[in-house]
Amino acid sequence: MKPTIEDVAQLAGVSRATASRVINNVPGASGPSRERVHAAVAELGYEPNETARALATGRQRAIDVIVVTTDPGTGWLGTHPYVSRVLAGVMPVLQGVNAQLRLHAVRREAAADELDDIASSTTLGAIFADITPDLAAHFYRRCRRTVSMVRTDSSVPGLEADNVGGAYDAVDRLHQLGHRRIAAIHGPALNPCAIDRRAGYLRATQRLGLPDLSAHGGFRREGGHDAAQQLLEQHPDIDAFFVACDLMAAGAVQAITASGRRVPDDVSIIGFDDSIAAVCSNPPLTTMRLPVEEMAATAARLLLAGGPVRSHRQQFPVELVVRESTRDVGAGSADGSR
Amino acid sequence: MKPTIEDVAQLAGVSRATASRVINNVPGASGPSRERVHAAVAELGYEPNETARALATGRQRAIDVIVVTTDPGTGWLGTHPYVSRVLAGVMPVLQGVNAQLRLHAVRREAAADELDDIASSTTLGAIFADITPDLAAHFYRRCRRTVSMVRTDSSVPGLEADNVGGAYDAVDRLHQLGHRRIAAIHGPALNPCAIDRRAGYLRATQRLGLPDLSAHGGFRREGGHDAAQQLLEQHPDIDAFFVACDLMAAGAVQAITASGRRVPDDVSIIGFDDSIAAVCSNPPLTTMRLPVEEMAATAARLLLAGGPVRSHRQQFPVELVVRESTRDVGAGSADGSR
DNA sequence: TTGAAAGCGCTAACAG
DNA sequence: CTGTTAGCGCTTTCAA
Repeated sequence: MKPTIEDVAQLAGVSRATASRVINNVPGASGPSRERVHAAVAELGYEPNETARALATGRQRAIDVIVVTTDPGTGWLGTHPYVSRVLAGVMPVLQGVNAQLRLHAVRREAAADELDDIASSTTLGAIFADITPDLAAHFYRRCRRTVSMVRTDSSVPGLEADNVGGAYDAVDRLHQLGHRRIAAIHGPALNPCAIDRRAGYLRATQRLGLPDLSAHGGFRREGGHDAAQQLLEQHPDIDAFFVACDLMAAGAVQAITASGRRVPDDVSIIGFDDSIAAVCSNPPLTTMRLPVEEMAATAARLLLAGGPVRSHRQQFPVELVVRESTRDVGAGSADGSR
Repeated sequence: MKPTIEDVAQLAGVSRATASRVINNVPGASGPSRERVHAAVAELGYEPNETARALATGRQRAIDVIVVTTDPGTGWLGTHPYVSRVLAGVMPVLQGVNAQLRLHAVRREAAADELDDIASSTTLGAIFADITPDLAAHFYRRCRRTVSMVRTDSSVPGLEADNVGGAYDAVDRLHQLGHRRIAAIHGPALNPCAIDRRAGYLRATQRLGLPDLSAHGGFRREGGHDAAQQLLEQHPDIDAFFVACDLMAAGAVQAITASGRRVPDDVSIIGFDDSIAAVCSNPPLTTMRLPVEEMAATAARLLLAGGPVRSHRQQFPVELVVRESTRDVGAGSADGSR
């Protein structure tokens, strides 16, 4: 049916070996041969069989994107914009380089086994979209072509966003705008990103002499809603929120509005991520942009380059994106007021 | 390194063929042999090499999820919740059945070629998350293990949501709530889903004797925002919106709010999809639920079952989810008012 | 520079 | 029921 390399070789009047050499563009075949093979390839419309190639080389041209789902099922995947963004970041760099993207949603309970399976199916490498440090280290021990997009054990190559700095900046900005009762809604207690953003908030409040008004959400809209509601009841004088993810922030806005307060007139709010949720909220959220697509694209390029990722570490900046959920209440300059 | 089937066979004292039979659970090996092989597998921790298996059988245990990106780049992917939902639907049915999920974002410009590549890498089958009828038919001609999640040429097996009915019901509901100036924001003119939802709106307005107040968005938040703004300027007396997707609806809510109107007090709005965008909006959106996860899971199961999908067609209902963006302005019963 | 030949690990006829 | 024997399509030593 489909032409094989044998067909190409025959048509070109060379051996399979030579055909293979020119097709893979490796030295050891030359001038006339190359031309003839190329001609044959074109004439036959030959496409190498990737499976056979993978069997022979022991390596599949695919990148594994791994997300460990802590929730039961994979509900997380369908609702949180984060995963889409890493896919959107990886996808374009795979265009035209003949590589595929495999997605793995690994259940927390069976994570070790499932990760072993993935590690043993040698590919171009794996990108951890979300994972715990222990699992990342576990995987890395079996497969060195790995890049994590969240903070992990220092042994694992990683691209990290400046979560601490971003959170600090958010609070600092809120402070500059004149807010003094700045509450925070943090993410899951064990999530590395959540931990870092919380650390940033804490550092900022301490340095600025602000009270610590914290609650936990869980990186879900409902969590943000409930936490905001509760904080507002306990501390009715809150005048601003720092929320560790836009999804939660969207929920928080709803709770704030429902409490009879207006955003940003009565309370300002800064989210984190700059995901689609930020822009779907009403008003659109001022937020700290996590460059997920850029990070994912970088990770993919790293793996594509081949070779074990020599303990690569890179930090990505987290920057403020001003929209309409913040307002200057002090004497200073205007900022995204409506 | 890793044990092969040969190792298993040797340890079990049988031939490779027999080992293969019991491992693949096919008849033609029996009693004692089976036990010995199973024991050997367990002792060695043997895992079949999927690549070798794929080469031998000519079929990879993977499901291809294909989305044709009409936009330049793959920006769509990162912002629209739809793709996440189909992934979230497919993923769980692949758990424990030793199958992988490959994601393909095919650029419209090079679609035919890229689709040919995918079709020729024989897998368990392909799911069209989003595609145009012509491309679907093109692909189907080369690979019959295919299911589309959007309306296509009638030759291609498909799972379709009742977009027409859903849109009709949305308008009808708005009408029941007492609204008489019901505007619509439609999706891309060439998108099958958008076309159907538009048809449903048109049918409803005609049957109910309502004016046609339509604008087009593009299934993006910005599109919804701009269209709503424009409609409101042209027809200041609009009292309700039917918006063909939640993302656009979120944008519309922002525009409505910005125009000084309140949702739902001054204008009601019903979205479409029931995606994360509906619930991130403020107020949360009443919407027509598209059962994307269920559809995707069904598609995956169909492909997993093997064999060419014999012109399977199935329609999924689209149902109203009441939240807080609609309000009864007539004498009737209450509905999601705040 | 080239070709012959030996696999990669597994499945599937076919013959016993 | 079982083992032998060919491949699947490609890469890659190893000689020539």
